Amino acid sequence: MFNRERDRLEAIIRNYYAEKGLPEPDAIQWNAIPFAGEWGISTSFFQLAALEARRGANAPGTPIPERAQQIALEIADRIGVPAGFSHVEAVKGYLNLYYLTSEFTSRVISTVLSEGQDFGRGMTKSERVMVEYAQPNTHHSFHMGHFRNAILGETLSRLVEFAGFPTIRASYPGDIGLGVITIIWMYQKFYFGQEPQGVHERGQWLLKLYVEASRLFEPKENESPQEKALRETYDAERRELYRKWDAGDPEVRALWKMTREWSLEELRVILDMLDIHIDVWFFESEVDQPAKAIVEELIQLGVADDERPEGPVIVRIDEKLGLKKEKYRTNVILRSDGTTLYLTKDLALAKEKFEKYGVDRSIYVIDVRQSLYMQQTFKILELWGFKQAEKCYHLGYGFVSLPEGAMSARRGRLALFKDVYDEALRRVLLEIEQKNPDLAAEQRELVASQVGLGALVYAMLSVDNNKDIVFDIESALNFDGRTGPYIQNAHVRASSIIRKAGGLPEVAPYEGELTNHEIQLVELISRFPATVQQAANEYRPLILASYAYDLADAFHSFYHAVPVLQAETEQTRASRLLLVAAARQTLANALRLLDIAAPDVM
RNA sequence: GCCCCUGUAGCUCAAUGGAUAGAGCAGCAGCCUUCUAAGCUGUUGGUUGUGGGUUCGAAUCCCGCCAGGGGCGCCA
Repeated sequence: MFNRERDRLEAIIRNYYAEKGLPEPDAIQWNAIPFAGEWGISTSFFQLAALEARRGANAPGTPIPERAQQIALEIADRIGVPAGFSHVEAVKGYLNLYYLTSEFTSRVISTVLSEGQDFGRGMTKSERVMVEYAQPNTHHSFHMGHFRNAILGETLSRLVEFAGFPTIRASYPGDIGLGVITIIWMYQKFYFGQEPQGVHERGQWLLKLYVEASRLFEPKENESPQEKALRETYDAERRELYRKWDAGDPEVRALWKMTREWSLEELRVILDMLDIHIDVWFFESEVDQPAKAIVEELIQLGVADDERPEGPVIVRIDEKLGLKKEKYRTNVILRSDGTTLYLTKDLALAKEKFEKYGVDRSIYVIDVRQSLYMQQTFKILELWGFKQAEKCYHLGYGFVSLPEGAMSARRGRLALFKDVYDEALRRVLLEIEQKNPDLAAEQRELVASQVGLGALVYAMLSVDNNKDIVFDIESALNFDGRTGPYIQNAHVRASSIIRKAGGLPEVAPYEGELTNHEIQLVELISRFPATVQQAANEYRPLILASYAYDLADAFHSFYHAVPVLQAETEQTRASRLLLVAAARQTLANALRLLDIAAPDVM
């Protein structure tokens, strides 16, 4: 936020380097002074000293830390105390410049309050980004693994968008495949005409059919010849159904469409609950035909080898790339019966994204287990001559399992999002009953939903992308400490103070000596814009999630230690009220990017 | 066999190659007639899996080893 001061300092430092004939580094690295309650910027001279020593210049034989300290001292002397700073010191090879806190605080607060919801937003950029996430299979129910994916994709989208990039949100449900066909077969054979009432009930019922069907297709131990024959008959029926679907049989397609819609309806309802609004819906079934055309092209180009009818169509990726060691291996892009695969469809989808939607960068938020497939897809695109292949990025994330082990629909070991959500709601309502019994009845449901979701969302975002999550409902629905509700509560407390104050005073210079709590709070607020950029650049919502917690932590400490409404003087009261308003705004902006609601009461 | 990820406090996790490795939970001791106690304050807890290397400086980068997880041609 304070680039002006920085630029001026850098000019002085560079002048000094030039004068002394010191090697000039590409960039001067500034960091925050890492001491609690101190606010300012810092840089060090170890690299410079090391560079100098390597060239054998100036003071030969001086240990690097000592030489760094010499330089720091000389520069401190040269700089003096620039405008806007209270004091400057050279310590252990570091140059520390401390802000005049009241002046900087005034600037931070007026910036936040005038920019409001846009505080922290990056300059608009021209590069258009598409984020693909929310790819659950239809005919299944939305579970906590899908939830992590949806939240990660959504927060990433919000971050990238807020950082200044035009952003398109894309969903890609897997609406066809043998699993889907299996459920339709089950429905047609044993449950034809049935239909449970209720959006979630219907979705979960299809999952039940899948579990039942899986049992029918699993060979039993000591299977009798009759049982085996029956199983094989069923399997033949199922394959025939898939063939019919592929051929466009109207009856099969109608059945498929109806059940598919049941799933999609539930998906839309859940995404709506999560405040996720997808711009573009792609379906696997829709890229099926274009994918086949690409396969033909790849065969013509000699990229793919057609081994039909004995085998499938494959791409020997390493060989085509001229690699000696196996890395991307070989993959099948068309079955011997001419039907497409998951990877094949992704080739067609990539083309559509870039050409139809004009995106410049394409991010895939997909489970890390599909890493190899993603790399293979990108490499085949490259071999095909698709230049934008290098603009495709797979954001992998660790999968969600349960304390009992991996989730498995067939074993009925599944944490369905709707069930977890209902439980969250129940627990938050109990909590409200206990902690805020005065909360108006008509507000309770809404607040409970916001807080429950806040807890669940934060549980997903407080772990880095590449780490697995063992989803334990007890710890996810803990509302104390490093959690969503803790951050929401800071926002609630800030709102409460402003409400009781009956409005905000005019923005004016900050009055009074700042306490350490105030300094720490305002320092964190000032860091928000840079934190947004970093999180967006690194595709890591965790960075913002950690920041939001730190900000809430600083606010809670401030809240406890520093009186606002009861401040000693009217001016101090006014200044602190504005600080509270700035903190509240920054908390709200951070929570919004994290897809967590910022309630005024809880 | 090859490739990828992970290993930090009892547990769950942080830490752009930089100053004293930090939080939460759990444990212990306090704080509600003061702006919401979903909170605050204090405190216990570490050979960063292990052995080398690079560097002025390594949890972080490189190599070996150990342990756990994942992925490797017609599932998605």
